[in-house]
Amino acid sequence: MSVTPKAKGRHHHGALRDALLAAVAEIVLEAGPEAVTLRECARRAGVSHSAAAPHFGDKRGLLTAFAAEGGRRLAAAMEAALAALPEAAGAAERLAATGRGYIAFARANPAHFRLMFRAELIDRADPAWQEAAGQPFMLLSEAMAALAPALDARARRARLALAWAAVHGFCTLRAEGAGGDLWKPEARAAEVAEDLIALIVAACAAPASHGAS
Amino acid sequence: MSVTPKAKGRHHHGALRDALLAAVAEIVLEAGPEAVTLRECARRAGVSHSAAAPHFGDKRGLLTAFAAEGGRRLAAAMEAALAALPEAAGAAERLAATGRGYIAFARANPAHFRLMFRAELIDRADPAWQEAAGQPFMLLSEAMAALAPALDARARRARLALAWAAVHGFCTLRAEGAGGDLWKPEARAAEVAEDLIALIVAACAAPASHGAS
DNA sequence: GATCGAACTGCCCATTGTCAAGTTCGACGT
DNA sequence: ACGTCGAACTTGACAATGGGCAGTTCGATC
Repeated sequence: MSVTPKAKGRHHHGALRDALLAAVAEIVLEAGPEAVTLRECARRAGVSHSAAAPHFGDKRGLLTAFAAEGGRRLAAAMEAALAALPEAAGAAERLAATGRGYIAFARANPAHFRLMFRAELIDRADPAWQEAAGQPFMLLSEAMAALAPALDARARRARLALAWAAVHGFCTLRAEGAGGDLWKPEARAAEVAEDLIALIVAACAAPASHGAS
Repeated sequence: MSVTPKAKGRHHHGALRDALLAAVAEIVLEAGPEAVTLRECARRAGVSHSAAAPHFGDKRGLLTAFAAEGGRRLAAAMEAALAALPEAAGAAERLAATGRGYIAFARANPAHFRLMFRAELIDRADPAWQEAAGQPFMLLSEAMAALAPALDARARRARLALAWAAVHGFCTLRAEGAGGDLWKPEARAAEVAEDLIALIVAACAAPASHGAS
């Protein structure tokens, strides 16, 4: 499935890297990120237990690569949502699009999403991960700057925090199964997501009002 | 350390339950929730490796009890923030207080906070956990209902989602070490938290504006 | 003094990560 | 076409760790 069209003999099956990453996703979905083991991944990929070493080094390397892939997909989802906008879309629409892309990514790649933010499992010194992990925030930051260019640093930080935290929190609660009946039927979840984004964008576009107690 | 001053003989040291829960908190802080093991907890509590069984049954029972304790503390923090308000506090102030309590809890009990939302580690069928986990949401829900009583069901869901997700996401990102420089110095984090809450309350108090694209 | 729960010791079994060889395959130079 | 080389993969083993289960011992309470 989705193996790059290369070899498929007993050895060198060519897509082991992708197969192992796919196995990680499976396991995360079934039993959570802490249940991922090198051996189980190898088992699901149909290879022997230490076949991952040439590709990822050790376990942390595998998880880090998986997280980096997640970062790339997240950025791609956000960019896709932006690209799907009409040319004339305003800054508010663009900020909303980043949020929709974020939510779409989390829904389409729950395993990546859940693993990406597990600090203990990832080697943050990995350059590939650092680059992948930095992109999404930059996209959000740019969209925000376009929407509210006149804000001072403090107000901008507050709005970045609101937009990011709200969307991220929504995805997290949903992925982790919390949230009770708030977004129980799937259709309702989409509705809530849309309204949530509208509220965020409206709040971010509003003029600064310090001390709005 | 921090054992309630009771017995200290070889057996029945009287506060084993609390000592084990404290050990869980320590381990979570040092190495993350997945590093918690029954044996290590027992080690830190100064008891033998299977001393936890009479109190918690198995590992899942220990983690579930820990999560339930977290739920209780979270509700207590929110209630404390509400109680600290002046009598004349309005609905907006009360909603803000629940958010402050939530954030204060996450900051004061990072270990509990990180473990509470790890679905795979917890036995959701446990009645004690169910009760403890339900309280915080009820407090938020009440505060929201008082602030915006005239909203229809959909608009109320959106605002609940915004308030909860934003505060929760903020705490999550902070606890997990994400967020780059947004809330790097501690003083700045408090500033961002305060502004964030102000934005949330303002957005929740605003009149419904469907389709605010 | 008997009883019951709490806690201890010892043990078994399963699992895992990692290393150290072998083995096979594809590629490359001649 | 053929030999060689290196990387991908395999098998096997090792040490560590962890969870859980007896059976036992201790201490308090009745």
